[in-house]
Parts: sequence; C-alpha cells; structure tokens
Amino acid sequence: MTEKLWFLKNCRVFEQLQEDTLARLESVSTTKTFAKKSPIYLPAETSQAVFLLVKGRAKICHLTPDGKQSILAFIEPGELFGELVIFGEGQRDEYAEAVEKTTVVRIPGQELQAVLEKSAAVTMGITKMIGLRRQRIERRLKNLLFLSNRDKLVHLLLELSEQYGKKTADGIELGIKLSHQDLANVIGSTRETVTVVLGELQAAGLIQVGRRRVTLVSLDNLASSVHVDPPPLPNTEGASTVRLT
Amino acid sequence: MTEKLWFLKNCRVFEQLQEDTLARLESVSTTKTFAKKSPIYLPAETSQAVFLLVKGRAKICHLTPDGKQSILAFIEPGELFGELVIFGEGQRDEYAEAVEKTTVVRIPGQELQAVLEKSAAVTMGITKMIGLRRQRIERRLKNLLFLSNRDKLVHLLLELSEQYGKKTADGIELGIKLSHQDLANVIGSTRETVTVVLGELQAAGLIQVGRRRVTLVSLDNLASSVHVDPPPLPNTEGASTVRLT
DNA sequence: TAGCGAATGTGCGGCACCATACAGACGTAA
DNA sequence: TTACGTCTGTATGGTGCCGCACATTCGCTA
Repeated sequence: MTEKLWFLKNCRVFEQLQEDTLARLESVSTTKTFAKKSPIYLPAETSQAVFLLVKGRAKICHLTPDGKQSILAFIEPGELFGELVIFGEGQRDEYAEAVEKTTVVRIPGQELQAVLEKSAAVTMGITKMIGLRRQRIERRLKNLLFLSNRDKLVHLLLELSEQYGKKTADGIELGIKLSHQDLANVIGSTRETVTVVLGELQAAGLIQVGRRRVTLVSLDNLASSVHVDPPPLPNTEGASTVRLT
Repeated sequence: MTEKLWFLKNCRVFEQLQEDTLARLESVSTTKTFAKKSPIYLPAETSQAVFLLVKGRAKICHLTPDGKQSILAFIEPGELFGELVIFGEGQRDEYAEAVEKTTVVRIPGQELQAVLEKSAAVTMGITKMIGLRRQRIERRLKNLLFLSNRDKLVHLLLELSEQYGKKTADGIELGIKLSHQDLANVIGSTRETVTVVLGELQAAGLIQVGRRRVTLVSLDNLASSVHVDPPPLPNTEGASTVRLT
C-alpha cells in the first residue's frame, strides 16, 4: 500500500510485527527526504524521534568546541538510528547528517516504546542491535587508545572492508566513498596525515588508492601488520541489499 | 535464604522477577570470589556466562599486542557485566579483572536468555543498561578523538565525579582509588604524562591530588576549561548503596 | 567543454607527548 | 619498626603528528 508501510515491513526489526501494530506505527510515522549534507536531526532538537534510513546514507557526528567533526558511525539503508532516545536520557549530544540524498522514516519515540511493550521479539531485536553497535564502538575505542595513526587507519580499513568490502580482481574494494578528511574524522587525525599514511600503505603494496576509493590488496598482510587476524571475507557478489544491525 | 538468591534479588534488573524464575536462576548460578588482580573472565574462555558483581570492584580491560592495557570500564556492586555474550557474537576480546577482593555471581548465558524470554520487564531493563553503557562509551570515544591529554584527563575526572563523587569540605572527592597508571590506561596516555598534568591542574587550583586520590576543587572551572557544562552534583551523603546501570 | 570547487599531494616548523631513566615518598605486610 | 614494593615526581632527548601553506588534479555542473 503506502511506501512507508513497505519500508517499515522491510526493516528486519519490524518484520515479525502484527498487521495492526504495524499499521499503527505506519500511521504515526512520516517520510522525509534530505539533500546531501543537510542535517537529519540535531542535538538541540526537543522532539524525541527514532529514524529508519530507507535510501541514501547518513553519518552520526559530533562537533568539538573548536569545530572538529568526529564521525561516530555510518548508517545504511534498512538501519535504524537515533534509537537511544527511547531511554529518555535527556538531550542527544550528537547529530545525524545525510552524506547523499537520503530518505528516512521518522518514528516518534513514544510510539516505538509502545511497540516494544507489545512485542518481545522487536524488543529483543532492538536490544541485539544496540548491543552489536556497542561492541563495535568498544572495539573502536580500544583501537584508538594506544595506536599510532598508521595503525588506527589500518584498523579502520579492515573494519570497513568487513562492512563494505567487495571482492574484485585487484583485491577487496571498499564500496563506500570516503574522502581523506572523512577517514581522519573517524580516527581522530588530520586530513594531511591520512593522505601521507595512505600513500605509505600504497607504496608498501598493501592497498591501492584512488579518488575517494580504496582497494585492499592484501587483507592478510594488512591485518598482520597490526597484529590481528584478517577479518572475514565479504560475499563475492558485492551488492548487499537491505541489511540490518 | 541462600546468599545467592539475596544477591540476585537485590540486583535492580531482576527485582521484578517471579519467585519461581528467580529460584531457577539461583539454582543454576554459582558464587565465586576472586583475589585482587586475578582475572574473572578471559577472552579465550569458551563458557558463555554473564556476571553480577556482589562485592568489591572489577575493571573491564583489553591488552594491545605490545602489552598496553586499556581500561574500558569499572564495575561496581550490583552491576551486571560481560552481558554482551548473550548475543552469541563469538569470542570476547576483552577480559575482566578484580581490582580488589571481589565476589561475583556467575550466571550461564543460556539461562539468562531463558529469563529474557519470560520477562519483558527484565529484557527492557537489560536493554536500557546496554544502551546507557553505549552512550557512555560513545561519549568517551568522542572525547578521545581530538582532545589533548590534558583535556582528556579533565573529561575523565568530570565523568568520574558524576559516578563516584562525594561532596566534602574541600570540594568533590572521587570515591574511587586510582593510580596515575590506571588513569592513563583509561585515556590512552602514559603514567608520566598523567602525573604532570595532574600537577598542573593542582597548581591551577582546579584539583587537589593525594595518593590515589583526587578532589575536584571547582567543578565549574574544570568544566568550563574544556568547554562543557558542569556535570550534576552527586548526592551530599556519599555512600551509594547497591546501584545499577 | 569550460570552469570552479572539492579532493589530494607535499614540504616544513613547532610542539605535545612518549620512552627512558632515576630518585624519593608512601603504604603495607612481616 | 623495618623492609620492600608500589606509587609518584621530575628531567631529558627523540619523534610522530599537527598546523599552516601552497601546488595540483580530478570531477561535477553550468
């Protein structure tokens, strides 16, 4: 019927929901489209809403007092974000920004909370999602604590390969376009340093870089250079359709 | 009746549980006491268990390949930890260590999962806990990304004051004994740097330091020096009894 | 296809921080 | 009380990374 309903139904967390609950959720949600670089929600916003990304891509960011942007996460189609507001923990201190033209479904926090009370399955799904993201963040934290920028960057590339890697003739290509500035904002470094380090990694034959594009030539060598086991290989056919987590 | 039962009942997540479920949980759980500095669980461990800290204090840690210890969190009496195993997400990559003589209740992951299926209230409680900890970690992450060691340390002190602060005549005293090495392991710095920075903060009249003890003289000045709002004041009477989250 | 903005490459001075080394001070257990 | 181990203070050189400056190239859009 409506697009919204279809979107909601196709989000893994909601797929087990009964028709009437789903319909209710649909009726209180709204669809919105954002242009590239426009904010989806801001820290100051009083309205407590959760979002489902339908199309495009978003990033969750934070600004330091002196204007530096930290990137906490990227959000892909099918993923829920801003979900921590349902715990009524006061204001957010991060914001979400569309990195390309992006469509989202906006779900009022109250309503989602009501759904949680009705469906244990959905609650469990949300819990797992939050837990999974916490594990990811914890992993990032420990990588950021004591590593050199080189190693932070290698870790990041390995992590990205797990999520966005597409196997090609040259190696694993990252299916996400990121500028050096973006990479720097994820690992807490500077654009120039990232440029240099990427150059070194390429010179060492570990990766191949192009404009907003990175291909990991040797996962094994990359991984062993930072003393970790190589991450699992992505599916051979790259295209990941609607995913969750 | 048994001590275990009492411990479980006094953990906020479980307090709403029905008698029989609680009894079941009690029957499959075991109580263990660990000496100072001994490991409570290790990354390699195959047994999937969740722990409830009853007495003492623990820290969740990670070791870098070159032997540096990152501290991810401290665990206080009444708190659950190691809870992410219930998502069957393979091995842990962190370990837990008793920082003083510590007693825990060990709950098999399977059993906790069974409880979650029975009680929506407990599931919601666990979800909130996981979410709250994620927020905390995210906050730490963004503080670690672009700040100087001085600012990282100040942020840490403010955070600790929120959790362990006790109001005294001189200011807010942190009710947790931490060596400079511990502080360094939390913010990803070195022991010497922490010593120096603490000295500077003391010279600036912002804090008072003693052996494994820090007192925040002026929350406001500390907070404004890193461009954030001062955290909420702790309760005047320090002693926090069994807490959760 | 011309032009402009964004993204990338590179060099260099300055400095915050690390690594090492050592000395003194405190706490705790014998 | 003594003795030992842990914790803390301090100095010193080395360096990885930032901050700034500028040249160049790519890609999008008009």
